Amino acid sequence: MQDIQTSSNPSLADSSAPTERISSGGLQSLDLALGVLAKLARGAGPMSLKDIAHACDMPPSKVHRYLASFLAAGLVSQAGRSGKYDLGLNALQLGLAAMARHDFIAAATDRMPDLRDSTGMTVLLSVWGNDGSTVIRWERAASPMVTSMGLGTVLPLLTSATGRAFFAYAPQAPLKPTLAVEAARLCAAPELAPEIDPSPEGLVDLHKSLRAAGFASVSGRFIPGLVAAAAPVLDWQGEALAVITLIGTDEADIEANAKPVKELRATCAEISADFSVTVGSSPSQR
Amino acid sequence: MQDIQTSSNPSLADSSAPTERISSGGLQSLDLALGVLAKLARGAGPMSLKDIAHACDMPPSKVHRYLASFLAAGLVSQAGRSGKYDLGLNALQLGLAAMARHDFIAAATDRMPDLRDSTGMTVLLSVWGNDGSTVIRWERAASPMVTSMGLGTVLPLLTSATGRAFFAYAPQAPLKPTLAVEAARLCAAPELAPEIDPSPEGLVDLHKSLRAAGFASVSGRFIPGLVAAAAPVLDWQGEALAVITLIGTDEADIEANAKPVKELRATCAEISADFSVTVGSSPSQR
DNA sequence: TTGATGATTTCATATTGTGCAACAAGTTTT
DNA sequence: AAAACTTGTTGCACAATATGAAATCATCAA
Repeated sequence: MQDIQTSSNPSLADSSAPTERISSGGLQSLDLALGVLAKLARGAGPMSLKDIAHACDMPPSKVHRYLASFLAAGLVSQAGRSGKYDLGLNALQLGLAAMARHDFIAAATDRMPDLRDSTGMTVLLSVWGNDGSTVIRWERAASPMVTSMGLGTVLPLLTSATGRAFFAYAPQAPLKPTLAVEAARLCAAPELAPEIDPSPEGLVDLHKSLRAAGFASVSGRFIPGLVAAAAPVLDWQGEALAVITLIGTDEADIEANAKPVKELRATCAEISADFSVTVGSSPSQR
Repeated sequence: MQDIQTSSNPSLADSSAPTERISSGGLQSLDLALGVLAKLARGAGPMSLKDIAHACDMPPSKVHRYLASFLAAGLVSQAGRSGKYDLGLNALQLGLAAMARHDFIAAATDRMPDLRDSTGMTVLLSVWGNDGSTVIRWERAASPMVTSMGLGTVLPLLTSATGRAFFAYAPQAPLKPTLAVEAARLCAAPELAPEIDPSPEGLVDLHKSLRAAGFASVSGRFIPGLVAAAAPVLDWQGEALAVITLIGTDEADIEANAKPVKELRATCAEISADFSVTVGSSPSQR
């Protein structure tokens, strides 16, 4: 997948001010408009025209015209009384269509219920998005366990099992911004994760040890008593397309030789193998 | 949500030729570009520049510029060797963000595992999209049951339980195109669904009986031996925002007074009640 | 009733989008 | 190996739209 997010182009995630813009090779007004959509998507909820315009540093009349086109396309909706704008159901449709296009998601989704049943643990599927490690699907275990994790949840890179799996196996370039931010924070406040050496040397060591283990695990990170183990789904180049994570309560379950970890890694290996076979050919319709 | 899909505007679903266009009030080039994205989203898989241009009835150079902007925004990706274009991961992100914005989806998603556990049946959540009744989430029951249903699956309006629930409770205007097509097909081949009278009078009767029942059911529709019951999640105006469907194998489970149907309707009533309370106010972050 | 605020539209002007042709890159045919 | 073909990409002259300030419209509060 061609990725120019690292440039100053207005990717859907990057809503920096529209100055010193590198040409996308496309249309300038389309680039600006998609930046508006990105800003709306990044927002916490419905936004007024005025707020969107302010956030995008554009005159309201300009933003209004962009939103009118997005409204017509169904990517955006507008609340009748308040006039506020939000994402529309066609944005959801687009997301579903995109999800359907990535075979590894279907392959992983198919196997997650069995993994949950055989391990008795909650299973997450995450991809690396613009904001970082993003949960796109989960299968909740039957055991009574409270979690506020929802679709779209972004997990930290260095302090979550999921993030660490990406750190170990994902292409490094897209990780750099997030890595820099998190490493700086851990340098400033080492008590947040005393087991991590956020220095460049320490991160190299962490990378090596994660690779050697073939999976990542953390204990008591988000909610005391919860443990997590994560393994990558690799593409034909050995890079992480996605990460599957098991969440449970028994620390013994995330030991390297524990049954759940073995099944997790086997499942990821199966998916990785399936996907490698199809690389280069048109994905079959599922 | 403002919905002008029925006009000739290039909604994300409608990729009709760009002639006799009603102004969206936005930008013409943005409208055209979003039409290209819609065409790509509707496609079965990766498409070449030439094919997209032909499908959109545009010169390749024009389409190429639009795609360049979408590439920069991450909504589209391009395969290195074949040069084919497909939906990118940021389209998926956008969909997840949209999903997070609709509280009824979160409310339904929260309750689906419990409904699956208490009924022992597979649970689907569907919204009405441009192509029709679209599955956006499901919780598969533990019983060994094969289904090819995936995210994005579109169910028929008149011959599926889910579709019938939408038919009974959704605003009628968006249903009309699909209804017309299906009614015509059933008129031409009544053996497809002998229990349905597709005449206008018959459809009025069907509507009334579904409303009276408060839920829809079908038996042996897609896979012989499978039964389904569906009920709507209503908004404050009593219109269907979504439909929840139970799928199982025991015909007794979809009788009006069966426990699963009662729990299905109770769950939908709970969600409908929750959502009604929040109508008009800004949705709280979940 | 008046004033304030935000959304939407008008209009003169600035700026970009367009389509054909040329070019680049890769594949197929001879 | 060379020529021909196909597809993707870019240059450029011209056509057409996008733009932003201001005006207008709609709603709400005092």
